[in-house]
Amino acid sequence: MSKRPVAANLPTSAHPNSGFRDEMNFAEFPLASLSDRVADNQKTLEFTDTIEDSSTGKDVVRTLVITAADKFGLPTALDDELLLGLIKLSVEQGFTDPKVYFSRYELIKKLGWRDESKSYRRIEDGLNRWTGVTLQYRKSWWVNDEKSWVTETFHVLNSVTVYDRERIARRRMMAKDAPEKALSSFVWSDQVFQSFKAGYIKQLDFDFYKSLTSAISKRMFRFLDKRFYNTGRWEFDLQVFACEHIGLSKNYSNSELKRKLAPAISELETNGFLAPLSDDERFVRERCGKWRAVFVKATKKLAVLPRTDAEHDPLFRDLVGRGLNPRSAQKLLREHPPEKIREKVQLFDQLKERVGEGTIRNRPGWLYAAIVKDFTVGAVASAHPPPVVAVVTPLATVEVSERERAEKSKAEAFERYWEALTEEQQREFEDQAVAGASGFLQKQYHRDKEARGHLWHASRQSILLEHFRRFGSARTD
DNA sequence: GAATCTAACTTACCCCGGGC
DNA sequence: GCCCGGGGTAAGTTAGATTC
Repeated sequence: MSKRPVAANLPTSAHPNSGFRDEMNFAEFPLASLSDRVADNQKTLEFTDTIEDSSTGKDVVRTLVITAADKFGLPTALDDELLLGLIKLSVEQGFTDPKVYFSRYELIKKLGWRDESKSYRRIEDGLNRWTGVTLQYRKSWWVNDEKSWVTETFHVLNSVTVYDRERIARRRMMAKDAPEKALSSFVWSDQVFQSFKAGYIKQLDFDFYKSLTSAISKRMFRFLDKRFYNTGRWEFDLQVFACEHIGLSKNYSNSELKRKLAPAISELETNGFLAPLSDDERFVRERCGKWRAVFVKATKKLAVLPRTDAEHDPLFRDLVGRGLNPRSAQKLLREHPPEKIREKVQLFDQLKERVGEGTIRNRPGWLYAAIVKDFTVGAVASAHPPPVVAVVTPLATVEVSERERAEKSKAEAFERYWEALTEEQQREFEDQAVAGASGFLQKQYHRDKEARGHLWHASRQSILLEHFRRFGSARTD
């Protein structure tokens, strides 16, 4: 009898948290209740918003209705996370087949859940729920092949087979030459699998996702991470954002929504995903009972590193004392020998003494690069200091999607256009852009102009880019 | 009437363990 | 490696009271 572990039959990836993807329709509207539980008598969830169809200029009302099977009920936040694990299993199989084989143990490891009975039951319950749940997307399911919002009704999973220990052993005995027959399996519905195949998926930083503590932070991260593809600044009606896109209870008043969102926002700010804004900037009262929520993407999301004892290391203090981000310092300590770090710190201090602080514009960045790129004494002695790099060097290889490239290309085109203008032309362009912006953006632009904080820069960038998209290229011709 | 605050309720999470 | 069990704790929802 084969004693080969079940998980050994599964393909593995180099890093347990690499290869996580999010289906973008699933990121746009919640598929599950944020709560750990859903009332027994609640059988449906409904999420609605209104967007402008760029091709017609008309408003489109998008609705998602989630209907639960009586026996298994509505999905919860944990079922949503399970879905990410199922997508990862499919990614590893290269989306070759809607039927995916897996062991619950392997899935538990991928999801970072504890290896305990509840996790096994949770997976089985979740799979049953996704089989029983019906999703009705009314003008809210994006078909990437057709590039349009369509109406579709479907289940997430068509079928599920979960084997317990006893059945796994029995099936191993029966099918010695086909180990996959002892594995559990599930089958994606046609619509979901087609969406995967059409590439309507995005990379998900699962380490970052898992580092978030609350279901609200996680949901906000998935939704905003998708939305930040287009622009680094978004404003929403508070109730639409919190209730229709994040999934908070619609019974909450505005103040309760703000209170519930506050810890999640704070967590996303602390972890470097959202730019910090004051309460007045974050939540803007339009009129009585009507609030808007503003979110600005932080310039760099901090990589999630495991907690270490690095903080007690004198070298850690040396690096942080010279301006390095604590996380970057931790990473350097993990990845480079102490002698090398000590040497570069000395090099850094010598350079400072010899040529002064003004020579290097970004000193922490220089120190980071000196360690990573192994700058030598010669580099310091030469008249030309080594190249200056950003403080936060990219810590992981990031796959750049087609959409990201397009957005980057637009932004670069704008930068080129802007640089070619005289100061007077820039002022004229900016005045016209502000005049043509929405009332809300105009208000924020003028209100925050003096302070020139994060929000003002983000608002200004949005205004200029939008104006450039509409008229800028015509002006350049 | 809107905004704020408190507490009870339910269930997933966390931490510990064991069996095969 | 894989699957399973129990007890305490934490988090989201809800209802109701209070303040402005």
